[in-house]
Amino acid sequence: MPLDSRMSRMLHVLIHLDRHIEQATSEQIANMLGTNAVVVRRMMSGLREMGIVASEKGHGGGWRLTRDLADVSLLDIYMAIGEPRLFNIGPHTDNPECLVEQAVDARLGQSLHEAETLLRARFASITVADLATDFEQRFSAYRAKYEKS
Amino acid sequence: MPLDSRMSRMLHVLIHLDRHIEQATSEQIANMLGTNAVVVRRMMSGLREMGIVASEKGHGGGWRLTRDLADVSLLDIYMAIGEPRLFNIGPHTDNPECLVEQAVDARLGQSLHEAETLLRARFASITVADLATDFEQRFSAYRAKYEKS
DNA sequence: TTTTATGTACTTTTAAAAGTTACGTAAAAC
DNA sequence: GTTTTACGTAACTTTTAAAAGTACATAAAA
Repeated sequence: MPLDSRMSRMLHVLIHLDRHIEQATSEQIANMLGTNAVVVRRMMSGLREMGIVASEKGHGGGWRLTRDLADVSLLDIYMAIGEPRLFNIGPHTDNPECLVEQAVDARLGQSLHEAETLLRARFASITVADLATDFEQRFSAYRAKYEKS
Repeated sequence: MPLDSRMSRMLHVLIHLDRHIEQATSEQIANMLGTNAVVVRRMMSGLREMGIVASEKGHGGGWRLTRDLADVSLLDIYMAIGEPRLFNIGPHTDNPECLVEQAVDARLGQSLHEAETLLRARFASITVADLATDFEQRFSAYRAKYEKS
């Protein structure tokens, strides 16, 4: 699948909190994303632990940003969702007894590691603020096109 | 998951056909792998289409190698299983209407492409013969250790 | 003390992979 | 030529791991 749907959703929420609503409840965010409030809380808790957002209970509660999006990288988001495996193939950590796999892993492990290092570096170099700007431009372009017709 | 279990199974079969039995029926291979003959036929058909193995029907039929394992690369095996996605993240080809994803993809696409190119090159550089040799060494080492105790 | 929110353990759904059954085709044995 | 042994493949079922959803506890403000 996708750009990992959790990652994509988190980006939506962060951009939205930054540009449009300042603070929102899990319920509101869930409606926006077309999902469930518990799903939102679950995915946001990773961001909270990293100090990117804060949540408050009770009346007037909800989620808000606690850090400038220029200081949040895609790598942060990736870590917030629990650093899921980047690759579909690769060493089977729980099957070390298979000698064929051991032989393959020995040859491939280094390459996979290099590829992962490359990707993490790229993640780190992209801030959510960059993406928000990019998004806004696309959105303007889209509206301009839509309104013209 | 794993090194993709299909890939791992195929390697087992190829090494086995090369070193131990020359020819085997789907049923025999299935027993060896602890699976079902239909599953074996399904996965071997990819190799057959690439000219790496041939199958014969009727009495005395079964599967045999038609190419030297020194001429079969891991990339061939990867292609034989249908080139499953290498990455868990990445452009969602069927969701191009999402502007946030478009923004992320625009920034990440090149990096993912580079990482994929790197991995395919490594796959291409590893032959199944290399792996078979490596496997044999591990197997000897394992037996030596096991028989000593 | 009632209402509105989050927090989280537990259950359900769901989508992908694996496995199975059933039946067709081909080739060798008898 | 008919019986047996295999592969070929479509259709179906099972497994299983991730995601979503439910229920209820906790916390804070009205």
